[in-house]
Amino acid sequence: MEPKAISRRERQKITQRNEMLAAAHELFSEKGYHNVSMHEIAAKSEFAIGTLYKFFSNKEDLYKALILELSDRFLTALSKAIEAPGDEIEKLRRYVQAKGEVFRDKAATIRLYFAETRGASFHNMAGLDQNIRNRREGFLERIAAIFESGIRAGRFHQIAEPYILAVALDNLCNAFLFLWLENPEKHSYPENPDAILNIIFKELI
Amino acid sequence: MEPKAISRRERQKITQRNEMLAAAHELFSEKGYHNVSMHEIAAKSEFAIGTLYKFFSNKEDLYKALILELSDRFLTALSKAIEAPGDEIEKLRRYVQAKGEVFRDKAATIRLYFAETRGASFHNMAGLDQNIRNRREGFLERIAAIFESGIRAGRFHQIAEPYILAVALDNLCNAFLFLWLENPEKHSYPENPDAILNIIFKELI
Amino acid sequence: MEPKAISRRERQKITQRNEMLAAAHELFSEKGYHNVSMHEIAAKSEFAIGTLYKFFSNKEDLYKALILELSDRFLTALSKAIEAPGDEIEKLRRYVQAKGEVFRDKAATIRLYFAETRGASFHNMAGLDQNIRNRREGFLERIAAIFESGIRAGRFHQIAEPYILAVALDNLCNAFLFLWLENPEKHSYPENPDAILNIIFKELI
Amino acid sequence: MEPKAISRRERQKITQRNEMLAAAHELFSEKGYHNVSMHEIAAKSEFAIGTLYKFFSNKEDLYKALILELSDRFLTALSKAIEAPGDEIEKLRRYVQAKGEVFRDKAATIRLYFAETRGASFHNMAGLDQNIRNRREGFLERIAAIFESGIRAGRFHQIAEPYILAVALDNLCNAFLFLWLENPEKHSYPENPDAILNIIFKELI
DNA sequence: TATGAATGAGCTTTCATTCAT
DNA sequence: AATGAATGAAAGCTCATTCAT
Repeated sequence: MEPKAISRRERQKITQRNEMLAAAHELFSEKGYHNVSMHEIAAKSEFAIGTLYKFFSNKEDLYKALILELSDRFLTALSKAIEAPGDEIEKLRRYVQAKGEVFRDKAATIRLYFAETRGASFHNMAGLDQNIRNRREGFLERIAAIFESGIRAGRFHQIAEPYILAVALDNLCNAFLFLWLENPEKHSYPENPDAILNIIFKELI
Repeated sequence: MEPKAISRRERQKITQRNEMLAAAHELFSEKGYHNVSMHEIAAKSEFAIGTLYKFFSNKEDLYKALILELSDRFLTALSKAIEAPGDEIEKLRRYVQAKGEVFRDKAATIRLYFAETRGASFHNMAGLDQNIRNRREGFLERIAAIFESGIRAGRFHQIAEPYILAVALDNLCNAFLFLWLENPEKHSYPENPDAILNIIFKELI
Repeated sequence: MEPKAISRRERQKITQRNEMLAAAHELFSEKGYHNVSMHEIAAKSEFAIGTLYKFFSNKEDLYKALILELSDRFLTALSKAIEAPGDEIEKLRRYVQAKGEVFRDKAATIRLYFAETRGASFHNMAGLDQNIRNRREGFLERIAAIFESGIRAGRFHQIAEPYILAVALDNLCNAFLFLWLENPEKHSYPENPDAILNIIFKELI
Repeated sequence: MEPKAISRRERQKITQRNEMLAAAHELFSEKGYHNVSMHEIAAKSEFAIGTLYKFFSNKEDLYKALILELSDRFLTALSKAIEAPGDEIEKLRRYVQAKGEVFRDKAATIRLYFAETRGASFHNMAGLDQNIRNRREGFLERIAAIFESGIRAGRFHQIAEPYILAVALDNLCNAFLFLWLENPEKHSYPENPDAILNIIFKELI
């Protein structure tokens, strides 16, 4: 009985925390860090302001927790895509596809997430910036490893350093995401991953 | 005599405005919109706070003016690069090169500028966003036109829509700028524009 | 059996109460009323916050209880000193000595206690002030009675009203305590009570 | 003309500052540091809260300024009393008298002032405590010098160290002030300074 | 009965903006 | 025309207290 009681409390805590993060997510996505007040988050999540501060020691802390959680969620999904078996091309193809799936229908989240990861955030929050950057770099190195393996296997020509190719591919995906974000009627993230891969893979000239 | 008197006044006004924008540029670049106060800008530009408000009706207005001016300056420089005579490849090569030159030694400005143009700014300033977006779109269409002309001339294979290619090239350049921004010791914007163009031009597989 | 059961409970209650008061004493002595939170007291005394409120209906109440207990303890010790047999001079001598002994090694407590009794506390707590004042007045009247008895017995000249003399002597003792408190290396509460008594007893001119 | 213009502004600034300090004085005297909010002070002094912060960088700063100003005012008045010509007894007599005059009708101020100077304040404000203590010590040394000069001149017997005598006399005065403060109907600060001096001067036994 | 999660009033402080001079 | 003193709404955060478990 006892462990269940504890577990119920812990489960409730996690639920509450998630409700707070969800409210924060919605508000930060819509208005950005500086245009959201702790009172708003409290109101939206239907907790008292003091309760918010029991879970997150300050506004910055709450924001960091949210961004890191988003980062975790996205990188985990993308990791799965490149970890599944297959040759290098299949892996890259799945990666491009996963990127589209992960963010589909999440316009607001893209804005929030990329503001921290690809934008030029001015939040200067101790740790967040470096942490996020390190995660991204680590992930890009895994993409680079796929290019490298493909080059070693003679499957790819070495038209650039593998890490550079990884950066290029990732940015290309982001570019398409932004294209869709800015004008959802006109542009969409390509259904067929090859549309993106071909820009790198196929010869232009 | 009279027109000269007016002209002197007007010239002085423009000088003053520029001093204000220069101070704002420096401060916003360093700390971001929300971490700079109007008083700081007034102090740095050595004007009274009231004078600041004579030139810009509020903080947002000042910020918008600054961003639009930066945008003007950069797009003008890039336009020159693609307007000079030469074939399509030469134009793109000059464009890639110009992008590097325009931002070289301007790390802080990149952060400020891309926060608005490529990042996911949350400033939600009426007009700014759309204005910047339209300018960028207009410019990208001119790059697209170069691709299209190259395709028509049989110089390029049509591996994708010209506008898509333009977006891809532009984002690739930005990706390299960010790479340098994040780690200036390790990465630099390529001296040779072909390093970037090849990613699109040369066949990978 | 029953009364014993009750008695055990009651004894436990008293022990718990004392533990709370001890924790409060330590914290209030160190940081003062306004810089100590009920949570701190709960944590230090290892009780839940709710349990604290079972014993003391609010922070003020807890503080009052503590101060009155300190007052009790000190006045009891001083009372013993003046109740022991002996002539008036012996009694005063023992009083001065007891005052030193009661507070020796209790710098923090002096600060806390005198903040309420001799300082100019601003806590404005209903009852506390008057209660403490009454106790002190009552005690001073007992000192005054010693002076009066000495005067009647012809042992003392009546250089002032007995109550005034009592106030003077008590304050002199306090002054020496503070001297020690402020600069323990330079000053100490006189080992020999006559050093204090002489200021009043011996003629200066 | 110019210096007058400046002087008017400066005069106004000083007036405003004084109004703020007066409001703060009244409120702090009545309720103590922690029971007065900056909004209250702003309201009472009829300034906007922001204006308050233009003059004092924070609440602590305002409080310190007030206490130091009171200290200045009181010590200046007392200094004058002991600086006027006369022998040692006359000086001490004037000092005792001045102490009564300085605080007459200022019950609330006594509370506030002595809370910081003679009480056991827990405010722990960087600098204030030590500053006040040093001032008091310096002043007591000047009183001590009077005693010493009297002893050297053979006018006083040396019944104790001069500094100890100074502390004793000062505390005696304070004791009478408090007596009056606590019970204005029953006690008053002695009209005749000798009533206080005699306690030290006249032999009791 | 003891617990501690939850509450929200109220605090200090900042800063965009106005307007009398 | 230029100034900068004055404003006050609104922010982040704390903590005494309550009450369902």
